[in-house]
Amino acid sequence: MVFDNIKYRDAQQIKLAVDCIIFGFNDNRLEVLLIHRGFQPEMGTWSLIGGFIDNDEDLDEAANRVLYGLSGLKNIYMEQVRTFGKADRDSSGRVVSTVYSAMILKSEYDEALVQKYNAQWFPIDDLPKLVFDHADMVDSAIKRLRRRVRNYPIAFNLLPSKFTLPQLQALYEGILNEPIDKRNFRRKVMQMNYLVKLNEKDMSVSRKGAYFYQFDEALYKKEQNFNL
Amino acid sequence: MVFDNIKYRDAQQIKLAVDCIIFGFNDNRLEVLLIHRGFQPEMGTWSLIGGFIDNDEDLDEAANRVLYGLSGLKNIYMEQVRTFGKADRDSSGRVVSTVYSAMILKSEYDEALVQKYNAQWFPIDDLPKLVFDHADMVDSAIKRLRRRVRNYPIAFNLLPSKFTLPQLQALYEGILNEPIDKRNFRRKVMQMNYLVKLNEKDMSVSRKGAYFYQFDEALYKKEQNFNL
DNA sequence: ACAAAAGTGTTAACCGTACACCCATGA
DNA sequence: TCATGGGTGTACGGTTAACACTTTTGT
Repeated sequence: MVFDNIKYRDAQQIKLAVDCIIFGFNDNRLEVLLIHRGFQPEMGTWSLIGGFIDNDEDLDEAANRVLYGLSGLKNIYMEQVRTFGKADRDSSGRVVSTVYSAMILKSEYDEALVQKYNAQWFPIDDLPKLVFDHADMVDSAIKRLRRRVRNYPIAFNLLPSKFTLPQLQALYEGILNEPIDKRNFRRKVMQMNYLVKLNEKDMSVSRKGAYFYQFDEALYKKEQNFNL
Repeated sequence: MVFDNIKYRDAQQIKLAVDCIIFGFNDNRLEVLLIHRGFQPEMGTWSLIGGFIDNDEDLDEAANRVLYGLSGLKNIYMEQVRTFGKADRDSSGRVVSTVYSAMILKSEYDEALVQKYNAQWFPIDDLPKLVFDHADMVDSAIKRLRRRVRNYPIAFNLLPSKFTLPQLQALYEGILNEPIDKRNFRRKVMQMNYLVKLNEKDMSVSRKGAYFYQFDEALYKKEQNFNL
């Protein structure tokens, strides 16, 4: 940052915002949390969870504050996706917005909260019309997610801490939107020693039952050999 | 973007800026273009090429305008890296900055312009102390570059349109900071039909001479099978 | 003739991918 | 006993990685 053009410091009329993209997984599909705007502009449409930044807070903090304020979600680890800065992207004025995204366990986000905040989950391939450039933002976040999910053990955030391999596979198929070979998938998972098999089965889906697994963060840190 | 917290729209005192990271290649090393600050704050230190955004311009446009204004470089294709938004990142006030980066052919950036703008090239592993969080920005851009250079034919921007394979290999070694096996490297390059061999040799380096190659954008678009 | 850089092939290990049947259980 | 989803192994092809000598030419 250079202050040559210092005149802009006072003249600048640009507002800075954050938008949060929260992914969930349900019914074998990847979903996004949207809120129904009960306020202007664009009242009555769907949008991401967004708001302006405070003067004295980090951009990351702003994302968390806004997320909490508009959805009740807290302690969610979000990562920056990218910043959208077209001059005409927001019809109500000049707003530049940095997009953050996170994955959460849908079942831990209370249905009552969803209602309270006029929020709703939508499968990513069945989104309603979104305000401004929010559809581009979602696209961007999905692309990033698809890239990252192959190289980092982040998708576990979308599952309960105990999960079965069929669940995990369905999750990957849902995120990547492509079928995966069961045996190849399982072989790769077996090589990850930080995915520990429990002596406990999920009997709720099949008669045979599927073993639960757990992701061990500490073990992962030693290996860091994730790829799916 | 949501306007629930509309009070911030008027209260917000945050300035939005862009910082540009221009990579060049010289003497087998990757370099970054920095400018010497002849103005406050932090006068006399080195910094990236940065400035504030205008009210009515796209963020991308701002990056190009600022780059031109402070370096004379134009028509450079820059890509967004990420946005830096710590509340205390800029000691002179609240500034959030989006980083852009590009690669250029150093020899086409006139030495006279470099001088005129108080600019200077620095090898990435021998940077001077940088103002604010600009060192983090450079780190971030280098990491991104190293990732992208393996999957997209972008490094050619750092070479003349005609280049030899030894040059190309040295470039990759410089960017990735690791030695590469000559035979394996060349085999991969040979598979890329859009790298066309010319009937012309560079006799300026060795007695034997090395054949020139050229990157054919149109051919690449058909194949898109880049990986090095 | 020699120095200096350009150019060339082969092999082994590894990884990705395709593919089909048996197992355990509750109803 | 049967229907349902869980669990298992192997073979092939492609990719990566390691490795050393010959060619060309100006001096």
